[in-house]
Amino acid sequence: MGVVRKTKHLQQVLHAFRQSSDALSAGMLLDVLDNEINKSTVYRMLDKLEDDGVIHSFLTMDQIRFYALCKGCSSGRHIDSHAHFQCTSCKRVSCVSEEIVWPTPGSARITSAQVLLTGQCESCLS
Amino acid sequence: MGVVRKTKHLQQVLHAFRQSSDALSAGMLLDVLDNEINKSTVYRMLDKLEDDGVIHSFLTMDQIRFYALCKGCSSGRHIDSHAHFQCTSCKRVSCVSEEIVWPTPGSARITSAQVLLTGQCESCLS
DNA sequence: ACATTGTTGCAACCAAGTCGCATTAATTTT
DNA sequence: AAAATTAATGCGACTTGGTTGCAACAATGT
Repeated sequence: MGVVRKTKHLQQVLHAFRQSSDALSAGMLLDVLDNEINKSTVYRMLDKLEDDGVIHSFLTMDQIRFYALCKGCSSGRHIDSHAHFQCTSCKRVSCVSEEIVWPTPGSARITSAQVLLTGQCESCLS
Repeated sequence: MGVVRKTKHLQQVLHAFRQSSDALSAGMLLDVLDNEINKSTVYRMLDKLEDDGVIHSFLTMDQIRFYALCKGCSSGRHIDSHAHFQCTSCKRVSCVSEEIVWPTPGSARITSAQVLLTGQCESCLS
């Protein structure tokens, strides 16, 4: 814990996220990086980036964790008030821009919320 | 495929769901059944029950699939218009009764939707 | 240059979930 | 009621996304 170093690998990962309009899984990231970075390293970087509030993560129905750049999250608070959508055909995952209002169950203290929509995207439908 | 037989095991599983006010994972189910039923069998039954629209499933942040009795789903259409909530302390998962309205991204055809809230439940807060 | 400390790669590991196949148990047919 | 049919079960091996311990390495501070 402590200083975050500006390593080449970190830059590569951040670049991959900025390049992609979709959310990425660890596996996809390993693919686009052509396995130049070790699996454990990728997972560790993703963990740290999420802790730092740079990216947020969520799970798709086939229980794979996807990551996307955050817009309004901060360290320790990951309420992303938008939904995620995965196409069952092309498997691509994107963020849905519209805001969502969700309920607060009883007197629980909500620290994270996520919405996942599944279906077929426009281009896979046609 | 074909006739669904009324086996003792199926009854046990359904009973477990009716007993529990929370959603259950395959692992929890194996525990409450004290491993009287084989792991594969439990998974296969859960699959079938979900196909038949008896239960629905969703994933928690620690990527474990949970199952709960359906209220308004039918075979092939699993849009459960309610959220699920998991307590980070006691790990219990429950259904939130309030209805949710979510957006439709572009012209995609949504076939399933799920909302997951994470935080601390009332009893773990005190 | 040297010490310090964060980062990486490797390989072994873990756990949820799946699969093939032989066996067993419901149901149907005779 | 016994035989035939077919669904359900158990078992073990396997897959896979993700984790961990540890030694080697690289970035930063003095």
